[in-house]
This record gives sequence, structure tokens and C-alpha cells, in this order.
Amino acid sequence: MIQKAKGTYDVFGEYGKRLLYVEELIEGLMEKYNYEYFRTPIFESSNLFHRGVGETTDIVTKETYDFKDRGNRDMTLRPEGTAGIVRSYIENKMYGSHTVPVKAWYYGPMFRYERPQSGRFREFYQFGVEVFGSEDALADAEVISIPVNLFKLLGLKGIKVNINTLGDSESRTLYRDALIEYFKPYIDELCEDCKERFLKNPLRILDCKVDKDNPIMKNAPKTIDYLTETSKKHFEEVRSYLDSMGIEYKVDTNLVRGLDYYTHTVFEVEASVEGFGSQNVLCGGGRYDNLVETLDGPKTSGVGFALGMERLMTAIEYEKVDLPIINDIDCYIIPMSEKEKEYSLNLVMDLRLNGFITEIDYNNRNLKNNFKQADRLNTKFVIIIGEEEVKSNIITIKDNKSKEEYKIEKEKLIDFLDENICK
RNA sequence: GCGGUGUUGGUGAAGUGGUUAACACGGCGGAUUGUGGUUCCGUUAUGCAAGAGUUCGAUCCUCUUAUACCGCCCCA
Repeated sequence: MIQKAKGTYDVFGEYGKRLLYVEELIEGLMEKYNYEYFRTPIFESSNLFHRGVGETTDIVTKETYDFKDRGNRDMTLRPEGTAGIVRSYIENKMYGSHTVPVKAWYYGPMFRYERPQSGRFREFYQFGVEVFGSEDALADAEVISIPVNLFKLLGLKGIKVNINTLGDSESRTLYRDALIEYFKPYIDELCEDCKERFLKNPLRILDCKVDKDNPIMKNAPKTIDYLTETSKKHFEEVRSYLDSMGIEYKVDTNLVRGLDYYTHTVFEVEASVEGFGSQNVLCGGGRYDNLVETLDGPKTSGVGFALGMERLMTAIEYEKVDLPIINDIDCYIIPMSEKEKEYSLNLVMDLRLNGFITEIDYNNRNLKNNFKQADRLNTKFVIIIGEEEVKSNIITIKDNKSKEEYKIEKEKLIDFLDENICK
């Protein structure tokens, strides 16, 4: 048997309904926020991601799906959404033709070659947002408010927002140097992973789970002490806007993120749900004021986030959130024999086009089994079509709950259903 | 990339180095040929992830591979 590729999954059934519901909710929310829908290619030149995401990040060094196309070009399946959107922004010269700021949202599959576990796949879906052309802290706060409001609409409760600031690139460099200076004498006391981080990405040492209770960590320099005045002010404004929006958050000075392009605000939203594994960060993002320039665009500030759909769906499941999913059908039609099929099919089309969820017997079942099938499908009304009905054009319709049976002229059937089915 | 635990019908699962692989649910058919959801009867894995090895014999022991889950790294 051929099976699906490692780290991928199929969507169908109940899960499919729930997923569609959440997707539609996202669409609706982005409409209200007045964001513009973007869809960029699933593969792009490898260069884009190498430069965009960062040459030294794990995502690029060991997780991308790279291939050569038949024209011998180096291509990569997108591992994240931001780089593609930025490329599109630049290539379509949106800095000139669009109203500023450009507010973009996207949704689609991303690919990373990783070891799968629950909440982590090789093909996974992200919903994300990017705002170009506003340095104002309002943009940061608005971006953070989007996942928060989405979770609110869904009815998710165990959600925590953590924020931090890395400052502008000047502050960030100063801070990085200070950290290297600070950790240098202690390097042998840190865990193996931290030794690696020391060389590759010293900021991430602060995130370490092994050494987190080590006093060396507690006394490490804080980003806040290396911020320039403007960086400090920006962060304070973000916080005050969040307060105005009524959004709860915690400042976590050890929060740094893995992607190279972040400056100023960084944030994460985690699900603190019982039973959730280690993959509990649903959403992460921040400001990236240099990325557009890095990718050969004009100097343009940006801020955005990405949200993992699989993790969101898991959180919904673990919190037992009740989504309004339709599991009933309105009408189930039983033709008594082959002779009544034509008449029945006509009726099916009619009902469907009038907005009723309608099914028919496909397997020439006998009456009893048709009723069984109707029950399995949670049918509201069963319609039986036999010789009599075809001849007289009077439909026999049975309320599947009350068991009451009605005889109704075919022309009045739609009205009858409109009255009796609350949509 | 590293470490750990699993993988038995459509589903939940029991089980043993040796004739027909429990039990339950579900499906299909019938008792009841224009009215069901109860009950009863029949039927439903030449098969125990795939391959190789040990053995007289393996679903059970060994190895390899695949895959799922858990942890690390990293990330959403």
C-alpha cells in the first residue's frame, strides 16, 4: 500500500468541517481588519529564503526542501510566508502604487524537513499577516491583536501573550556583543546546546530549558539595558496601545526568536492547555525593519506574525471548544424503485438549488435500510417517492424526529420546508 | 540530526513459539417485499506494518526498513 509522505496528513470528515469553519472565521476577521489577501507561490528561488530567513538559521541550513527544476534553477519549497510576501511587495512596487501602509494576509502550506511529532509536520499550514510601511507602534499592537481576537472569537481560553523587544539593529548588535562578553567565562558551565548557541546565535542561550535555573542566566544582561532611547520609547508605546486595546500580555525579557530578521518587538502566543505537548506556541511574530532592504527593496519597515493552523486546531480540540458545525441533513429521498429515480433526482436538484442539504439513496436499499441510512445521516425529513407520488404529484414527507407524516403538493414542498427547518 | 515507545479486520482492542487469531462496535443481508432506529439470525482478517533471519514451525525471538507518537534541537 502506498502511504502518505512522512509528516503529512489528510483532511476529511469532522476535522475537515472544523478546519473550514476556522478558515472562514479567519477570512471574515481579516475582512474586518481591512487586510488585503495575498497568495504567493509555494516554490521560489532558493536565494529568497536564504537571504530572507537568514543563511545561518536552522530552517535554512537543515530544514528546507530544495530541488533543481528542469532548467537547473535552484528552487525551494517555502518554509515560511514572510519572505514571499516581501518579495511580492517589492516586485509589484507596492511601496508606490498602494495606499500606505500595505496590510497583507496569507494562508497556505509551508514545508520544513523536520522530525514530525504532534503539532509539527513537514507540510503544515500557516495563517499570517504582514504590515509594510508603518513604524508606528500602533502597527505592532494591531498585529498582536489579530491572533488574540481570533482566539477570542473561537472561544479559546488558555492563551498567553508574551512580548519582548530586541531594539533596533544598533541596540541588537550592542546587546549581542554584551552577551558574548558575559557568557565567555562561563561557557564550560553551560549545556552542550548552549555551547553551540554561543557560536551561532547567542541570544538563544537565554531561551535554554536546561540552564534556565542557573544563576548565570538570571544575571545575564537584559535587552532592556541596551536599548536606544527611541527603541525604549517604541516598546513603551506598544505596551500602552495593547493596554488600550484591553489585551493582556506578559513581558518576557528572555523571549528571542530564531529568525534573523526581527528588530524591536517580538511576541509569541502560547496555549497553556492541559495535555498539550511541547509544541504549544501557536503563533509568533515581530517587527522586521530591515528585511525589505535585505531583499533589495527600498527601506521599509514591517511587522507581522505567523500562526500554525495544526497547533491551533489541536488547542481547539484539547480545550473542547464547541464549534458550530452542521452535522444534519435536511432531506433524504427514497425512491421506491428504479422507476421513480428520475422523478426523485429532479426533486433532489430542486431542493439543493433552493438551499436544502439533500441526499438520495445511491445503493437501491430496501425501505428499512434506507431509514437506517437516513438516521445515520441525521436527517430532518425523509421523503418517499413511489408510484403514487409520481402519479399524483403529492409528496409523502416524514418528520424524522416526531415521526409525523405529511402529504404535500410538490409545488408547496419548498414552502413547507422553509417553515419547518430553521436554518 | 539525536534519544525513547509503539504499529494486530472498517473501528476499539485481547492474545499465544504449534491445529480454525478472542470479545465488542460498525457494515452488509435476512426475519418484516410502502415505513426504520428495539430484538433475533447469518455474514464480515488465508491475516497480526514491510522485508530478511533463527526455528521442524513465528503475529509472538533477532535484524533492517517504513511509519506514528513522546522528548531534545529548532520552529508555527
